[in-house]
Amino acid sequence: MYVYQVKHGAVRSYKLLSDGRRQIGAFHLAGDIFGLENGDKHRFTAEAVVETVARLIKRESLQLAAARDAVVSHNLLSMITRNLEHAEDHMLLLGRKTAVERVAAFLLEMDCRTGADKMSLPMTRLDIADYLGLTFETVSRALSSLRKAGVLTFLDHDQREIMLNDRRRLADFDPQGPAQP
Amino acid sequence: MYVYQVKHGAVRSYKLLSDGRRQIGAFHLAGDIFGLENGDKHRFTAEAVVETVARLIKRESLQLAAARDAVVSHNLLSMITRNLEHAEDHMLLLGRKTAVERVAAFLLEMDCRTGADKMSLPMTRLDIADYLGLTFETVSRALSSLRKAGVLTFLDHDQREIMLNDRRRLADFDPQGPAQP
DNA sequence: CGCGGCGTTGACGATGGTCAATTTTCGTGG
DNA sequence: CCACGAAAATTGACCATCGTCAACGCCGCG
Repeated sequence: MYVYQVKHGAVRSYKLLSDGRRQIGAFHLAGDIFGLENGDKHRFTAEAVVETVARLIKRESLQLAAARDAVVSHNLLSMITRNLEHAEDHMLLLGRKTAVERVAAFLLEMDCRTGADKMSLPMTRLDIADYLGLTFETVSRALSSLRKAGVLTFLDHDQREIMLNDRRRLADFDPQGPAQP
Repeated sequence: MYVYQVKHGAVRSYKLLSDGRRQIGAFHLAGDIFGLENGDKHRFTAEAVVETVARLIKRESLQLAAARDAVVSHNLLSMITRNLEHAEDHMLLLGRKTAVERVAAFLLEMDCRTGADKMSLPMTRLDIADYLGLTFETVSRALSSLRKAGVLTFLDHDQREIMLNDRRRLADFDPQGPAQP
């Protein structure tokens, strides 16, 4: 019914299997718009990960605007396309990357989206695990091994604040796709 | 530059990692339109899996038509949305399902898309594996175990022609997502 | 014929999952 | 403010699923 824009905080959207296994499709951070992806039926469940403020937009009014204004309609299309791109990249990660590669890719993604070297990850290890198709123990171990390798540091007393020491070396852990042939 | 519609045959579109690991994002069968997903740069490589005939559409002319005709533009949006839905479901499969569950889900998807009980899979075991995030050996073993369980039968020595004996029982191997809470 | 591609199957091993113990953090209420 | 309990995170030991490596069969094609 609505489309949302995160003002601040973080939101996860996910799917469940009947026995409770969860796959988080995306995290939505400050500025992100979500809820867009739906046709009519909602296909994802969205929950706040931390205290979050979001702006509400009536889907209906958006569709009206899109119907009349080609620019709005174009922006809508390009936002959905971005979602699709993200999903495509994430399929590659889920289908073909190892645990450390996934965690490295995740850190690079978050780093890229938040801007600063010092990141504060709003989500728990379990959330990260369900995003990456791993268990939280494996995520924890991967982070520890990256810390031991010296590419990142946990900042005082809060293992959610992470400092990237060497982005280049971190990127070496994540084999990005080459130019497609 | 172009958008394609498969007349008959089958196409795979995939991404690669630098060391050659491959993730197939989708198979395009007769009737399917693909190449749509792109912004400007192509993000997937597409190859025919078997002898294939496809229709070409100039992207430019499609965009022109979409800009002037709201119906075309709407159809375009809903096709991309379908792609996105598929990618979302596939993330759940890749992140959270076991080998047999993946293969069962794949068979159900193909069955659903081709219509008949008797399916002929145009792609090799390796293609299936790269679609499901597995190895071809694991795919082969999963198929064998489903055959031993009696839910399917190989119809030819080629093992590409498959007969589904019991769709219900096959579906039991694939834990679909419940109504999202 | 023999060779190469595809598929199946077995033996073995590694990556990541499971289970459990421990520590730190944090929220709540005395 | 401190104490307590719950939640989050780390770490270790063990194990299962799936990947790796290898052998083999079956066809099609030169």
